[in-house]
Amino acid sequence: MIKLTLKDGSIREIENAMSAADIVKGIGAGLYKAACSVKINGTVCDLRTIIDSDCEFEVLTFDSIDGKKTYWHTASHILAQAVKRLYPNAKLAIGPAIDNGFYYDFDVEPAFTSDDLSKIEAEMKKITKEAIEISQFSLPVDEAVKMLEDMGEPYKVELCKEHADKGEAISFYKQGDFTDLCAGPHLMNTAIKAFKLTACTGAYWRGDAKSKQLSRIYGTAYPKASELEAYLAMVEEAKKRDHNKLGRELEYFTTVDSIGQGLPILLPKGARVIQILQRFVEDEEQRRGYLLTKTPLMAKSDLYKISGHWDHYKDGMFVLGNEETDKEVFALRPMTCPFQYQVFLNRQRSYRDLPMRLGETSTLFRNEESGEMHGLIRVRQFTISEGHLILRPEQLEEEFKGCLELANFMLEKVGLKDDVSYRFSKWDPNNTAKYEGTAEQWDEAQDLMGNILDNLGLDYEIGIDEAAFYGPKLDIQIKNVHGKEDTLITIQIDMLLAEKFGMEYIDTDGTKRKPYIIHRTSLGCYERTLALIIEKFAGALPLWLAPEQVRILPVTDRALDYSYDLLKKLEGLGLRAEVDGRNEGIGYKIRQAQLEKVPYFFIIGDKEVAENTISLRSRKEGDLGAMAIDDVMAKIDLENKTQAL
RNA sequence: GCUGGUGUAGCUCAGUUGGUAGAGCAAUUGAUUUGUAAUCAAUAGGUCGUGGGUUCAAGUCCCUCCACCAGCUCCA
Repeated sequence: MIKLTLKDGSIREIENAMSAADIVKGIGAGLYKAACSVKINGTVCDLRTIIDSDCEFEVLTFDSIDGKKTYWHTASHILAQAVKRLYPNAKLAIGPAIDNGFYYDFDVEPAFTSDDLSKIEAEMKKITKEAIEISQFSLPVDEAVKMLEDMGEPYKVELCKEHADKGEAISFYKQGDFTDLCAGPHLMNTAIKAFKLTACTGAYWRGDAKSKQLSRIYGTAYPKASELEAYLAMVEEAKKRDHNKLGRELEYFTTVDSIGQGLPILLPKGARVIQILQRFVEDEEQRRGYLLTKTPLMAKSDLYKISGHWDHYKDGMFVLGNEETDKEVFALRPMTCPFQYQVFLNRQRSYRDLPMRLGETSTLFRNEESGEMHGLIRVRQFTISEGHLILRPEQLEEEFKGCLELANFMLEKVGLKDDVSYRFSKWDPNNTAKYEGTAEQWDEAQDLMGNILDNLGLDYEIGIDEAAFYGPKLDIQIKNVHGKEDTLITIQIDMLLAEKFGMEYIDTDGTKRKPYIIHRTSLGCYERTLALIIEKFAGALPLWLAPEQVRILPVTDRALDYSYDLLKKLEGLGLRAEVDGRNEGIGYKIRQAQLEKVPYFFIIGDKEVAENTISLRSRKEGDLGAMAIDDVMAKIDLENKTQAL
């Protein structure tokens, strides 16, 4: 008797070893139809898996993440099969399931264009209609390599050889005329119901820019056509929130060809929001014991040679002058660290000076590659809420927690807290050329950070080879409307630069000691944060952040004076307001204010003037009716102050 | 930087097989003084991203560069 513990805790018993597929069939025909794969003792497996001992047994349908991935993985094989049928010379690289579908990379000349996609889709359609049975088999490494060589798949041979060390048999999946090196799991056949190829782009083999660039096709698939349509509609809907579109339409920023890539112009509305955020950050940091600094935007190459930027970051810097011919060469700063350290170095420091928390609203310049720029999210000049904490070693943990607490406080305030994830970014011991310092120093810093994160019980992912060149990072990640992830906030531990700059303090016993340093930002860089706030709220920023908080709309000229009196009252409360005194119909003015996403409008006609009231309208709730002036002012003032506190 | 795509009025877009540019909204002017998402009319606005080439003739075909979009790499 074999005992299966199902997800609901119930036990199911089977006489003999049998396939997961047969077990699922036994549970129910409907469930079998919906099943994509199974989870056995926590591991996602194929429905083909033979169950021969007691285990925890969970059926994965498309409703689960792992079920979706199985479905999409099979869809990627169907894509590859269609491509091999239409373009026999195309070489296969890899084709995994991803968060929202799947892709497959091919080495093919010329690269696929969008025109090819419809042809490939048509071929895929045939394959799904055929509902070809999928089977799995394994071969010893040498036989597998031989077969892949005979198939003319050099990328697969390379992948296969890597598995040789593990001494395991190599797994393949076969569907009709198509066989692929693959660990699975897969569906039982190719009957994918609804799918669409969404894009074709370039992607480097093994993610290495020095390797050959392959042609990648992205797609997605669903068991029902209606689900696919809903997904595609959702993607279209998300694009409407795109800050790069909305931010330009709502006049937060613009770009100008003659100024250059990655150098956006912040228009009055965008500049205002950033000013609000900056003041908020600077005030909050002051409350938390930060000292404000203002350091130069450029320095001689000498400084960067000490810090290591010259060796590790020069390609990313704007260098002014020529090292060969000029006596002095300057560079715009890509980071604040070596500048702000000079504040500490200004005089001899005692343990009494620590922790020294330095904050700066810091403008940085990074010469990003031309294809990397994106709206306000990735630019060449940006202003960051920068800061460095110089610490006695025993202060590290508490101060690190303080930095994280501050970052989370900021995210909560601007409404992005629920959208972030945490990543512990470590160095790669196999890629030491990229980093400063010794393995011992890295292990020490990473152990310290790892312990702090674990003590906090923080739920984080680990990113190998994602560290800064001088130390490990806790990155707070966020996704934009396209699902692309960027770092919003980072907190880093650095023990290397302190040494390079000879930073020391006199300890209680009179000896010199090396401080620990935390690099951190409280709200990231303002351009990027603004972009994500715009996307989060689809341009309808919360009252305290709205560049224009109230618009006063006189119905006729007779209400103009009264309107300007109200404007003064609002300004007296520190609120940002405007009067739309144009000779236009009230409907037109309301429509415009609504489209510009102003939080509140006052509609002021003869009635309000006569009765000393305000007809209040909110962008969210519409007409709120006439109210006493003081009540309206108090309501808006309270909402503004509550949000900004 | 690489792969694919895009570039026509301030914005959103038309523009047939190459035959010297068009609409709506916005803008300006005039009229209208209007009650909760678009008042009416008139006017003006474009070396069709840039530079070159092919052609009797280029928005349309070819090349260069620039910018924008998605992805890769990179990154706050």
